[in-house]
Amino acid sequence: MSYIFIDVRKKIAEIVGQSVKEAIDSKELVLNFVSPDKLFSKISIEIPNNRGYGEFSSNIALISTGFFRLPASEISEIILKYINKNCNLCGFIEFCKIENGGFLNFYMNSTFFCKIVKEIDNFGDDYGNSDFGSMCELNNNTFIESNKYSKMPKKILIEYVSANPTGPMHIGNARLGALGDCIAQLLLKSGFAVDKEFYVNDAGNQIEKFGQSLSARYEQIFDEKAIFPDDGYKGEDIKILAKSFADIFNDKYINEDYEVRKRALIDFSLPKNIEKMKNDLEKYKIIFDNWFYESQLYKNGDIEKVVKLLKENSAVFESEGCTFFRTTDFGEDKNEVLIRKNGIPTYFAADIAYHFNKFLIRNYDICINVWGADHHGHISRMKCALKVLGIDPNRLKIITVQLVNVIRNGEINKMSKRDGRAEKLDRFIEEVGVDSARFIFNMQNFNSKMDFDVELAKKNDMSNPIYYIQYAYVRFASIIRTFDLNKIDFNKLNLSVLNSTEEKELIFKLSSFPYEVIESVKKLNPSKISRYMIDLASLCHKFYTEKRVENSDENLSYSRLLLCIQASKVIKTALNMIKISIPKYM
RNA sequence: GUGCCGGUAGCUCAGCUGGACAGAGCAACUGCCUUCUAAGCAGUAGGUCGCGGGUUCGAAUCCCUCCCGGCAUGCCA
Repeated sequence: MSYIFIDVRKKIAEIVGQSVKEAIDSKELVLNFVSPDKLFSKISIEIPNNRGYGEFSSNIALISTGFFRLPASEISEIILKYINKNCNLCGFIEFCKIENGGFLNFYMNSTFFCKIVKEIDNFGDDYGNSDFGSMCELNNNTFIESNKYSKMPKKILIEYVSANPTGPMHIGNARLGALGDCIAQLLLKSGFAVDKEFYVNDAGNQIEKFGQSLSARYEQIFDEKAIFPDDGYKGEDIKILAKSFADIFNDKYINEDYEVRKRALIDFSLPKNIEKMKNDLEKYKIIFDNWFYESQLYKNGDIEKVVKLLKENSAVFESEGCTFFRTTDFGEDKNEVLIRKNGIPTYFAADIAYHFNKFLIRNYDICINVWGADHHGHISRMKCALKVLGIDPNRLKIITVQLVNVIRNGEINKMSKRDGRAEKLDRFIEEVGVDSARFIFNMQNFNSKMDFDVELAKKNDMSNPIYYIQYAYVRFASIIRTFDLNKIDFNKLNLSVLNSTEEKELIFKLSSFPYEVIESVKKLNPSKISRYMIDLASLCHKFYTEKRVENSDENLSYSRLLLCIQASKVIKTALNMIKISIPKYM
């Protein structure tokens, strides 16, 4: 799979490298006690952020002043001579020139722009798809291109949301969901073998508390004086569940043994909560390939097995009636409890077993976990555990997402799970809409904490860019509607008439889509692709305003029409990728 | 105290593997609808890039001190 944009960028890097090499060989440039490889490794081709400086750019002259002991202007003059000689190695370069004291800027010819318009057509819905997933490796938290091309794409498990099933999902889950889902989509488009998973914490301590809370609320229905535990779940949802249980069983469980009553309430309530989560997420267009139940790890003995494995590696000791993991051996501040005094394994123990299952039972190459920032303290000890189990911790990539506050009428509602006052996901999605929510959450970098203003998200202007993008699509759709496409032979067009600034910039933006997808996936950051969409929409609107499609020149009309068709295809592909709806009218 | 994330225009944020005048949107002001959807386009105004050092030909970007905000630091998950 190859794309003109990506190939040209690579080719230009080769030309620059070749030209520098020739300049050195001819002694016109002399390296100052530096190995040539060090210089060549620094060659990278950028896209000038300011349009009007050509399509591609190299700053090699600026960064090599120290290597050659010459001013950038002189170095660039020398390199340019050789570039001019080598330019014909790429058929798309019109010329290269020096600008702003040493930048070597490459301007593309009309063949380039014509070919791009046709290229999009050839790929159709697959435009932007790549086999990056077979030719990369995870290094320092980002994917980098690798020389090792594997026949099989990397097998990735991405786990996200994994909301606690003891209560309704909240706004924080909405951000994690939007982000995780878009990352998964990016990975799929980039040729990884991706499975999306929700980890259901249906066992352990918090389910015990869930049961205690339910039991207390159930008892309170029949006896107002029944005591509610201090650390119980205080949300209304618990009362409602207890009430519906009582509606069916009445006081049948009041005189039952406490453990029996608790179990009955849990078995009644948990499936209801999980079903509700599935429904809400589905409305949010998130569908998981697998729901993994923590209780499985208890039932099949995986937790015991993993603790035993850690023990065999002398990473475990007993103290004060607990089983500890010796995390201090890895430079942590303190040792972590795996099994409590009461015999119940901690979340940490279960999570080690879960990751053991991901890597060694199900054989994923890479696992990505999307976690709220409040979990970040869990990362390093998790990686310690992987080391002991013989799993390279670099194979686990954890994305921590900063928390979200909701702003209503200028007032902040801080998200907080425990007190039951957190913004609920279902209400939130209903109010701002799926498209807006998904887009806004993916627009901002996940490292920044977010104040989500509900009023702004509902507005139909650029405070909410999704409308801006959809509107660009709708405007082009309305142009396309006015033509009878069956009567036009697009193959016969002379597309070189698409040579205005508006047209060339739009085409160039379209050409970079496959590149942008890969750049986003490398950093596992969809905000890049969201901003690309806004830029693309902006160029569409400019073109729309400045250039009339239907005009007296038939070749020009149809060429512009074809450009509209290709641009709307790319917008559609991009919106589909992040699962945002594509309206025909607005 | 220690660790992680952030501090860029009045507001919300891009830019952060060092490089071309620090960019968008919102809010303010000025133009543009008898022609394919004005949910749009063009323009004006607005900045000690938290403070102070350092490295460099060159720093919002890299390093250090400090200040401010959020999160974590549970036998919660």
